[in-house]
Amino acid sequence: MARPAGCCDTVGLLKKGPWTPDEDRKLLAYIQQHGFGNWRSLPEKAGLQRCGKSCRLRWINYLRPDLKRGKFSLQEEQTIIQLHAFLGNRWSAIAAHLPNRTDNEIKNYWNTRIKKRLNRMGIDPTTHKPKSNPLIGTLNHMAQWESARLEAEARLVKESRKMVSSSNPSPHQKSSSNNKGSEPSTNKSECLDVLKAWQSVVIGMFATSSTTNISNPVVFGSNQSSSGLAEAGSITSVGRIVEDELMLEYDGSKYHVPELNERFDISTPLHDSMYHWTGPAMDRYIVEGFSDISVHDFDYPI
DNA sequence: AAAAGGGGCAACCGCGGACAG
DNA sequence: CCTGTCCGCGGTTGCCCCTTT
Repeated sequence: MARPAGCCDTVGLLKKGPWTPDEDRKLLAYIQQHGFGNWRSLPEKAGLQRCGKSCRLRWINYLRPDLKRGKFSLQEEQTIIQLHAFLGNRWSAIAAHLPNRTDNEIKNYWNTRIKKRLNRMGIDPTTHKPKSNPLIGTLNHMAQWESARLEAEARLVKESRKMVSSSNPSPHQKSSSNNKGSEPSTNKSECLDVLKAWQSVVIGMFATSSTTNISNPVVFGSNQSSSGLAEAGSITSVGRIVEDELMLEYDGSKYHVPELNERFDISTPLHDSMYHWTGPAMDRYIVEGFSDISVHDFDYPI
């Protein structure tokens, strides 16, 4: 189908290029007063000689009041690197894990800084594999599984941001028609905590085979005793269940990771690379509520 | 001090998905 | 099912500023 002339194709009528402070004021004032229901019609209503797309971009990447500007912290940088290892160039999914940062900002930061730095370190920024590091390959299955979790989590965050404060109980339905102008959720979900902890585990494992300095130690052990705790980075301890329950300790707090206990028999050491699927039947979903992510999308040894 | 080169970042472009009629 | 429209995403461009020569 031939694409109709978009709003940005009306050459000559609409302004392009950098935004002026006056334009910013107009857009900001309009959105603060009316929200942003329809980007296409917004410019006219706001008195702007811009296309809706340009307005949307300006709002999302620059004017949004919840944006955090300035330098990326070391923590944020680490998060970007590890998420990119799982998600690739899916900047919006990565941005969902970095509150108050835009996908554009992250993309720029990656392309202009991190990518170059990784190259200098002898790490392929696409595959994230050091020139010779067999360990990373053994983590592939875990990375795939975690990738699914991250993707689902990104979607969850995205959905939650879209949700209007209505009584509609279904967070997974298409929400584009009823979410305009809503503020992003500031509630930190429990699954985000677990995710955070789990991310640190993965980073910790990577750290054993590189010189990366990990600032957040992660320890494993049982929920009944701390005797079995071992620092992440000791590859033989990763995945070893001392009792019958796997716990993650992160920033002084312990987290249950039911997914791991339920889905995998990880009683064997990580370096054996044996993850046994003990989860539900193949037609069930890995992540409850995310019907498009299913077990058979992944290639775990059974 | 001036020119050249490079880096950083905002903005644009084109495509594809989703949805309504 | 087809068409038209809107939105969001990832890739790319181009400008501005800083550093180097």
